[in-house]
Formats: sequence, C-alpha cells, structure tokens
Amino acid sequence: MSRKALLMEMFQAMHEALGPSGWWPAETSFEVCLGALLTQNTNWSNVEKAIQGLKEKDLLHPQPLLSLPDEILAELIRPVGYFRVKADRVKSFLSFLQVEVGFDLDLFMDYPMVTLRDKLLSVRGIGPETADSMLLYAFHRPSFVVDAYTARILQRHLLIAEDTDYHEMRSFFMDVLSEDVKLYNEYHALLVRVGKHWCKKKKGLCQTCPLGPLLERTI
DNA sequence: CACCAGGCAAGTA
DNA sequence: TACTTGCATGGT
Repeated sequence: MSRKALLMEMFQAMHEALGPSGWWPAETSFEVCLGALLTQNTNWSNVEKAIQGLKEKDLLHPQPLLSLPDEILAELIRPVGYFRVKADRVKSFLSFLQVEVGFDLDLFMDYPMVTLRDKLLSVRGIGPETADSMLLYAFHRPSFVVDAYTARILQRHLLIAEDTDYHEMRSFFMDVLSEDVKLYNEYHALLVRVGKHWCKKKKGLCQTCPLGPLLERTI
C-alpha cells in the first residue's frame, strides 16, 4: 500500500472512531496564536484557565497585552506553568505583531505560507510546532502540525525511525497528502486525541486503539 | 509519591 | 555539531 493510501486509511479510521474534533477551540485568530504559545509542553486545561482569565478582563487583544508590565502578564498566565518564560514569549510575539502588521492579523492572510512561516520562526519562543499551529489553525494554511503525540504514534507503529526530526515528520505527511487545510486540521487534532487516550508515554495499551487493527501493531 | 502535559532556547563541551 | 538543562502549574 502506498504511504498516501495508508495515511488516508489512518485518518478515516480515527475519524470514524472519534468523530470531528472542532479544532482550534478559540474565537479569534489571535486567541489561537496565544493558545499555541501557552500550550507548549503544557496540558490544554491549564491554558483554558489562563485564557478564560484574560477574557474576563477583556485582555484577549494584542495591544492591551503588550501594554502590561511583564510581571503582571506573568501572573495572569500563571496557571499554564513556565509563566515567566511564556510571558516573555508572548511579549516577543506581540512586538512582532506590532512591527509586522500593526496588530492587524488579517494582513497575514496575504502573506505566502513559506514567508509567514519563516517570519514566525524568527520570533523568540516560536518553534516549528507553534509556527505550524498558528499557520494551520489561525491563518488557515496547509501546514501540517507535528507534535509529541504524532511522533510517538508513528514510532510505536514503526512507520518512522526514533531519531526522525520535526521537518522529516512534517514531510512524511506533506509529501504525499494534498495541500488540504481541512484535512490537516482534522488529521493533527485526531492524532492528538488518539495519542491522549491510547498512546501514553510509558505504556502502549493499544488494545482498543483505532489504529491498531489497521496497522496490526500494538506495543 | 512519581509522572506527565498539544516545546523552546540557552548553555556546555 | 550534539547533548543537557531550565522553565513550573495542575491533573492522575
């Protein structure tokens, strides 16, 4: 079976088992970007607390956030963990927004995908996964997102080597799948959801994993 | 109690 | 270049 056929069957199996994901859970593209920064190596439920707190204070906008002193911003996002580091990263991103588009995120819609990706990656605190999350879920570009669950699932099923880096994994999907924003959106979301329930770090437990029967490999 | 969560950058040799 | 380490709250 071709890699494309395999990846499409994996998608279908996950989608049939779990249904649509409805990602990214946010009201604005800015909220998506902020969430992408705050959820780095952090449980999403912690991020929800912080976002909700900001929302109640009507601070979920770039300009007001940039005006906040660093310590205040850090306290506001305390629930996400790494709050001092992340406050700094949020500020870096906000400064980038000011300089690049004058806080008007709609202007990014005119940027070529690769151009925008490179600019995002140049911001302190935005690595490949965060950049691709913003591209896909905030700016609706066909940029496949790879995360720890993606790597774990591919590795457990022996589809890639253990030392495969981010770019290689991204290409593993993008080289064969069509540039389809809706497909990439749902595919990544499903991988995360499957990973959370069936592909834990220490134990495999894949007895009932939707991918188990398809890949005939359960570790 | 230990372990993990939708990473990234800086430091070291 | 190739490993380490720091960052930190909240849930299981």
